[in-house]
Amino acid sequence: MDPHLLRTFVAVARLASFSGAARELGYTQSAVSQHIAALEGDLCAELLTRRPVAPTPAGVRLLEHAGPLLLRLDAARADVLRLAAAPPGRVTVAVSPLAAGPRLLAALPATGVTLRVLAPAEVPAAVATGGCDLGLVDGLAAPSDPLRLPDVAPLTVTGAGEDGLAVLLPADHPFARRASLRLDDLADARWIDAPGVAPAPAAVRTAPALRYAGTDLHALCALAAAGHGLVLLPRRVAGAVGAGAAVPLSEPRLVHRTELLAPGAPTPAASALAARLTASR
Amino acid sequence: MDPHLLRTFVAVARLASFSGAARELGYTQSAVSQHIAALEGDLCAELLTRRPVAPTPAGVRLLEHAGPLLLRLDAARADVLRLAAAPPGRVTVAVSPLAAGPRLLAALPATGVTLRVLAPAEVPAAVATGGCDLGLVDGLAAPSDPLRLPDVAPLTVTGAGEDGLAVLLPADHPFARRASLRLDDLADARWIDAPGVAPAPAAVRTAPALRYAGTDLHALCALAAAGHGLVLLPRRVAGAVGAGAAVPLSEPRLVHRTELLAPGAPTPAASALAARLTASR
DNA sequence: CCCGGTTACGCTTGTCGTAAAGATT
DNA sequence: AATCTTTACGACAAGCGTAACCGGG
Repeated sequence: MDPHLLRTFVAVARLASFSGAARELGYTQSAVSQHIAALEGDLCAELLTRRPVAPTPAGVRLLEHAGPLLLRLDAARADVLRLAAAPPGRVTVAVSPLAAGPRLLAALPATGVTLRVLAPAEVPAAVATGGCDLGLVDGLAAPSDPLRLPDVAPLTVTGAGEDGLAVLLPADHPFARRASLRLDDLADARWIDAPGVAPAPAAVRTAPALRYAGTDLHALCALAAAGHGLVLLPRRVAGAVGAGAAVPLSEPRLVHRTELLAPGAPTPAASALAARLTASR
Repeated sequence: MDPHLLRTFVAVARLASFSGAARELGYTQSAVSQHIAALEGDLCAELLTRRPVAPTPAGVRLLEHAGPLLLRLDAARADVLRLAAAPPGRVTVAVSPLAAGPRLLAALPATGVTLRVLAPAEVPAAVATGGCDLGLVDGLAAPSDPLRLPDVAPLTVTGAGEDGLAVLLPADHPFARRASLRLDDLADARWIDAPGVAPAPAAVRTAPALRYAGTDLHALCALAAAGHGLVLLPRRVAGAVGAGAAVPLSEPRLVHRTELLAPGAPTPAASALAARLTASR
């Protein structure tokens, strides 16, 4: 189970082609074929059907493992390299769209910081693998509970803010004038699934009316205000949206929480910024 | 970052000896030396000091990554192999000491099951790496929240029971006759840290009076009753203990929860048993 | 001087690429 | 027939072991 073999395996599965994976990885088709054969021999199982190229059940299982595995591997290498690398003055911070609240943004120093907006699910990986020096993620959690993040690497997680939740409704929605809502009230409603922007409780993800793949908050709010579906937002954000109506969510007791992520061995510049950000909350 | 190199690295670090690791892994000292040299060259950093052999800061960082990484690797291999392996009728279940409640034990079939008692932290790994076909873990969580388990592999987690918490005190403890306790009341108390048996909230782990490394519940209760420190237990268990006094914990709102763990591809016998166990709750 | 880690060197093994063959649409 | 995977084979590099070397207690 050499990581190289795993890497070619996921490439082949993703591209559904041996030759495509070979091109992407800089191998010959022959080498890719040998990689897959080696894996299959090692695991005593067919991992891919050929023609068409698709993962078998065993291959699907392996794929589920391979992603996190390769991620952790990159994270480990990046983490150790970060210790040795000469620390540059610049810091790049991975932020999910809703994680950058006004207080946090105000605490940023005038220079030397680069912000990279990513989907929440990508932020931990970006920090772990060294693409970014710090991360700000947001998500749903029980009050004063830390966020449940995939543990791609031993990251330092620090709470950086909590807010209530509100549902963003079109202005003419029957519930638009309610003082508060329970999630049960909206059991039959259609939600917009926007994994790149807004958090969604498990119960909501069942049958999204619309899927928005971007990371633009305003676009999402416009969609919601136009009646394409409901969106769950932190109250402060929902209240500031011009269009539509924001109604606080009373049940279940969930909060919108944002966390600061730092790698195990942050650069001096990164830990200075982290201290500044946590002090400002 | 070949896993083989990582494996030798953790062995060398654990044994604090190149030659020792060589013996353990079936290599020559020379090969081990080359492994470490290769890793250090790859990561551009000294990982170990020689004479005495001890990890450098960079080595410590790598060690933190290496464990979970190698675990996941084993888990992946085991998970795929499980699909191919002929499913034997026997099922072995990893259980943490407090996870096996009477209802669950009653639901076990008469034959074909092996129970293996492990520390809670070891159960997910045992299931993931294929040592066991199912797992029952217990731990602390907010009410109706799933347990926070290390994600060594994509395991199926099913709730299998919740109970309140109680503190086990010596019978002559000043609080022994109270109807309920808050954790704050016990801020200055000394606790027994028993990671192999009883869960402990983060706040408690600060300065344990005693550390109990075994997995024997009765031994732990005897220690607590004898005044060596306090222990947190599920109420049903604490109430059934002969010695000492069990006082329910009212704050914070935590519960003792047990979860059933199944690998991504359980054997037929394992999933049959899992169905039986979940039906019985 | 001994114990233990490093370095040198030869051998085996594995891995990749070229090229031919086989299979599928 | 064209495209894509597999197989055969030769070249090269990597990895391990033996053995000599070196540095600290």
